[in-house]
Amino acid sequence: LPPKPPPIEFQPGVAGRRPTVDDVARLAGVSTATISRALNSPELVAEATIKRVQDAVRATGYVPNLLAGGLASSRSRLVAAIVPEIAGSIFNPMIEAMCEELAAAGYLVLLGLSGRRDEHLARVVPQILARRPDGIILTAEVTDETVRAQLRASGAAIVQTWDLPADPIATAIGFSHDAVGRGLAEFARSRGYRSAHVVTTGLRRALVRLHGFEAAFGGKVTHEVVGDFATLEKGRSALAGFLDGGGKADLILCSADVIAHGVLLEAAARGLKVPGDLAVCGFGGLDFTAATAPPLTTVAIDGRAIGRRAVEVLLDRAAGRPPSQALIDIGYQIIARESA
Amino acid sequence: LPPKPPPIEFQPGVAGRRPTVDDVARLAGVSTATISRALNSPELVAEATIKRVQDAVRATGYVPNLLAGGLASSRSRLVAAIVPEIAGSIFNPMIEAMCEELAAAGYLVLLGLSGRRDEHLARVVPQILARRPDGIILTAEVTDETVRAQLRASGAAIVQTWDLPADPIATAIGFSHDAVGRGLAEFARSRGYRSAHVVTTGLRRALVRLHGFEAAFGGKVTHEVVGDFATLEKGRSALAGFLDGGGKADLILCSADVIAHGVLLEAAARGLKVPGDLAVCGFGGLDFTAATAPPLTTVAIDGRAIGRRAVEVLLDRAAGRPPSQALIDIGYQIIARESA
DNA sequence: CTGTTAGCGCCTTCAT
DNA sequence: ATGAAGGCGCTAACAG
Repeated sequence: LPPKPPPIEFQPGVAGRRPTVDDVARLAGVSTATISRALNSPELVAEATIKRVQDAVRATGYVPNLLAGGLASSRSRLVAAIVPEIAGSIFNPMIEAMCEELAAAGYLVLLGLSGRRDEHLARVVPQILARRPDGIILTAEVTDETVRAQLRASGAAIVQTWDLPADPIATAIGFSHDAVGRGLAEFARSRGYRSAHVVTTGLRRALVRLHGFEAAFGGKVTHEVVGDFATLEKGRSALAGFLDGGGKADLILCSADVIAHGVLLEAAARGLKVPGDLAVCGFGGLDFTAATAPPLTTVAIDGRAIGRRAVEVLLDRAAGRPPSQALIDIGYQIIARESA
Repeated sequence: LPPKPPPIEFQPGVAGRRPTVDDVARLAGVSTATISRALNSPELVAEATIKRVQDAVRATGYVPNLLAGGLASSRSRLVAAIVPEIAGSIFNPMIEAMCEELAAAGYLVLLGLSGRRDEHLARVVPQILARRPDGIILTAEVTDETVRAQLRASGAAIVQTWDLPADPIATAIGFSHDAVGRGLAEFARSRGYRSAHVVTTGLRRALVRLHGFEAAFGGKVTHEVVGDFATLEKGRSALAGFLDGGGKADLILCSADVIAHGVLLEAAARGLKVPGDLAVCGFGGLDFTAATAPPLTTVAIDGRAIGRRAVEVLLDRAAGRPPSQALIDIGYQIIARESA
């Protein structure tokens, strides 16, 4: 009969060195392979053994080294999120949802900032790939052929988001910016607006929405590009400049909610009634739009849903299941409030 | 005489396998150690050799595996940022600055979300430590002794931010929330305000500011806690409730800029003049505060500076230099605008 | 300045 | 259900 193994006693890390599987294995009286299995595929290990291992893990204060684990298994349990920016970004709810879902699956998020114009993308991608992420979530459109090749060659599961590109690298989860523009045109016409002034950033997707709107609106459309960065201030000064320049329009259509809010504030400062004198519409569906004066009509995008779906796709690929579709349209929702 | 090495020709990755140092070494006609040195400490390698290595790297499409590199060198070149949330968070400029500074030094950011009340901290920290980050930037206050011990035992360089804790784990970069409260009290008195109503989230630091204000103000102070999450809507309804309940105050002091903005909107909706009938003050110094009607008085915190200083400290520690001080006070700035 | 060698800590066949 | 052993790709002495 094998002797009953002795009970496990507390035994802090030896001489400052961090405990390794060997330490845990010795203490639990099993081999290192069993430690690995108990931690990563418990279904292969006897219940009693698992318990011994857990005790030994606690006793040693063992924290697995996933650099080593990832090297050995070719699975880093890392997922990279590449976004243009993080300060005041519309993508943040997506990232937050990603982090939460991934954490539950034992994954961690690597954050890569590509810059508002994706000017750092070519620099960031190799840095990311060097960590061998199992998945990459992109919000950028990748035009550089070198970067596309690196991405494809990486073997990582890739998901593009916030758009439905014509030439996706892999699965894309997003919506058609052209459709949003057309939807807004339809909405504007149904409300009887005949002329519109569009205040937009110069970023590609915003311009695609503008073109969609122009194509479908029918009425008179003017527009102004206010740089790459949406702020309240830009909304205020855009409306001020427009009106002071003799501009006239039924509807001010903005490429971002904060711009629209600025327009609202400038209109109020000038004693203009919204929507009586001027209708205003934003984009993004940020929380604050419900609380402006008047409440802002906007286009809501469910960023958290994009994040959740993206993680689903990545986890599917990690589990060997093939992704369901190449293009997932999560749509958009025009939230009609008082301002338009 | 050694024969002149042959020129390097393009040679894509062998049979789908990702190229490794061995592939590059073979192609460049040097040993793997030289590849490693050329890439990580070029000052130790002859110029001509470096060029050969670079050519071979390009030819093979080699991307270093930093899981392996980190394992071998005990330097992951990863820095973890642990923040409560990322959506609409005041910490984002800090993270952005961190990412930028760190990217320049070859580091990447691991993102850990601890939850608004740090309820996920104990779960997130081990996940982070498993990746053996060289540094950790914390915004949470770490009360759990187990987590503190894990953090200390990790050997990672640790920086706490957005506060100057009484019992720092390591270097702290931030400001005194109590001092902000007192500074605001001083400011309010200097403007002649005799009574104040404070609208605040229930998060610890906001409450510390409230206490500092109460302690130094002298006049009458009432307050209302509006939950953990600052929104425009909460500002609006807080002022509405306060006034409808017969509340009277010279100054409405808000723990976040968006709350203050909501107060501004509600005041405008009720035809109250700001600051004539009611003064309003925010906290955070977000960009939009300059563009509200009227422009919002607020307390600006330089989050990007915190990020930059934090990275300095981490890189110092990585280079073996000892950090300069344990507590770095970056201060705060009251931006007096029209609203108060 | 460069090569040789021995791991870093873990996972994963292959046995048993 | 568990153990033994080789190797994942790279770096860091130590030589030369």
